[in-house]
Amino acid sequence: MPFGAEPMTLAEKAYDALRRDIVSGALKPGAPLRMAQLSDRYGMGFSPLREALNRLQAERLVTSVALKGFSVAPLSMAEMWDATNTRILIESRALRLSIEQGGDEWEAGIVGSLHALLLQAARGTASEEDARALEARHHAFHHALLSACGSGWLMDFFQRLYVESERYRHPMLAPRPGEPARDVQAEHEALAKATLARDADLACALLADHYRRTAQRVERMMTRPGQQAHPVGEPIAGSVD
Amino acid sequence: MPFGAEPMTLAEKAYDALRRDIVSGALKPGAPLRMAQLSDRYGMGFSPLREALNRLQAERLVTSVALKGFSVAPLSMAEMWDATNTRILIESRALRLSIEQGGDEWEAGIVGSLHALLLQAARGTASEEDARALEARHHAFHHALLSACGSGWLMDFFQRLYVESERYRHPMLAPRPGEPARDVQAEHEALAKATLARDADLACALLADHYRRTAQRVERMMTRPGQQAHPVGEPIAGSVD
DNA sequence: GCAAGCCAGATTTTCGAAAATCTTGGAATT
DNA sequence: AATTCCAAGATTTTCGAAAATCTGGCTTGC
Repeated sequence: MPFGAEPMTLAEKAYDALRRDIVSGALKPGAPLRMAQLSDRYGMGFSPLREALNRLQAERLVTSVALKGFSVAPLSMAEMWDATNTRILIESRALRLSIEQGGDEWEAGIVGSLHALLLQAARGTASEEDARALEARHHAFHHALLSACGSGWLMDFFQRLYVESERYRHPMLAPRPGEPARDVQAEHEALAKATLARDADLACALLADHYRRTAQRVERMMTRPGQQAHPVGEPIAGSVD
Repeated sequence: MPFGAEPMTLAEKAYDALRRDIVSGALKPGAPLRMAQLSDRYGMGFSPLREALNRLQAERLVTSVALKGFSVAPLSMAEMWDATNTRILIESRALRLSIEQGGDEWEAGIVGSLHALLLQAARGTASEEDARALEARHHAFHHALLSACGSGWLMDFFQRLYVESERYRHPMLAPRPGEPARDVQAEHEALAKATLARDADLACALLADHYRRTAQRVERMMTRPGQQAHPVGEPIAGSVD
C-alpha cells in the first residue's frame, strides 16, 4: 500500500464533495438539497449523504428543518461582515501567539508556503485545476502563519471561518472592469515580512486590512447586480483574496 | 397540538441524549462508542445514531477513525486551558458588543435570568433534576449577557465552548473539604451589575476572572487524584461554575 | 364564495440485512 | 523465539425498501 493512503469511507467522500460544491457555488445558496438528487449526483445511497449533511450542518454550511430536509446555507452581507470581523478577532490572537511562540520550523513553514503561493499566482489560473491549486496554497499560507499558536480551538475556528470566507470570495474571482487593481500577493508578502520580524502589532494590522479590503470588494461586487455570479470560464490570475 | 411542539426526529433525540451523556460524563472520555451498544442503550437503529455522531464529531465532542468507529473525545488539562482562554477571548468581545448595542430587552433578559439563577441556586440541587435546572439557568444567564452582540459566529463559538467547559465542570460538582468556599453567585451578581452599568472594562475583567478561577479549581481537582470522578449521588448547592 | 378536511404523490427518515473491513488468536515458517 | 499468514468473529459502513411525514390540489360542507 502506498504511504499515506488511508481508507476513505463514502461518507467522507460525500462530505468533501458536498463541501467543495457548496463553497464553489455549484450548489447555490438557499437551494434545497433533495436526497434523490444528491444520490444521483454523487453516485451513492442515502446513508453516507445524510452523515455528510449532518456534519456540514454543524459547520453551518447547510441548514435543515426536521422532516423537510436540508438546504445550502444562505449568504448575506450581514453574515459576511460578521464572519470577517470574527475572523480578524480569532486570527489576530492566533497570530500574536504564533509570533510569541513560533520556532524555526514555523518560520520555515511561512517562507515555504509563501514561496509556493507566489509561484502559483505567477503561473496564473487558466485551468480549473490551477485555480484549485491557488486556493489550496493560499489556505496553506494563512494556516502556516497561525500554526504555532498552540491552540486547537483557535485553529478550529480559523478553519471554519476560512471556509466561510471562501464562499464569498469565489464569485469574486472574475475581474471587474471598474475596480482598481489590487496586488494581493504583495499584501501576503508584507504580512509574512512583519510576522517574521516578530512585529505583532504591524502584522495584525496588515492582517485586518487584508480581510477588510477583501470584504469591501465583495460588498461592492454583490451590491452592484449583474456580475456576482461569475461565468464558469477562466478566472483571472492571482485575484484570490 | 400544543404550541411549540415541533416534531423531533430520532436523530435529534440521539444527538441530545448523546450530548447529555458525554457532557455529564456518563460516557467517559476516551471510551469507544460501539454501534450495537448505543443502539441498545438508546433504543434505535444505526442510522439516527450515526447522524448524531457525525454532528458531535464536528463539534469535537467525539472523535472518529474511518472504519474503526467513534469514541468520546478525551479531556486534558492543556485542552481545558485552551478552551478557557479562547472562551475569554470570544466572550469578552461579545460582551463588549452587547454593552455597546444592547437595549431594554437585553437588560431585562439579564435581570430576569440572573434572578432565576439565584432562585435555583438558593433552592439547592438535592435532586438530579434540580442540578439540571441550575445548569440550564446558568447557561441562560451567560447567554443573556452576550445576546445583544449581534454576531451569529460569536454566539456559535460561545455555545461550543460553553458545552466544552461543562465537561470539565461536571466532575467538580462534588465539594472538596480542603477547598476554600467560593461564592459563585456573588460573582454572577457583580458581573451583571458591571454589565448593566455599561462598564465594559470591569465586566470583561470580572468575566475573565470568573472563568480563570473555575479553571484553576478544576485543575486542582484533577491533579489531586482520588476525587475527580464524583459519586453519582447528591451534588451540593450552588457550586456550578 | 370560502374555509376545512382529505387524498395522492413526493420526500424525508428509519430500519434490518448485506457488504466491507478490522481484530484477535493460533498455526506455520524462518 | 520471533514473525508472518490466515481464518473466524466482531464491528463498521452501506444499501434498498418500508414507514412516517409533508405538500398541493381537490372536494365537501357551510
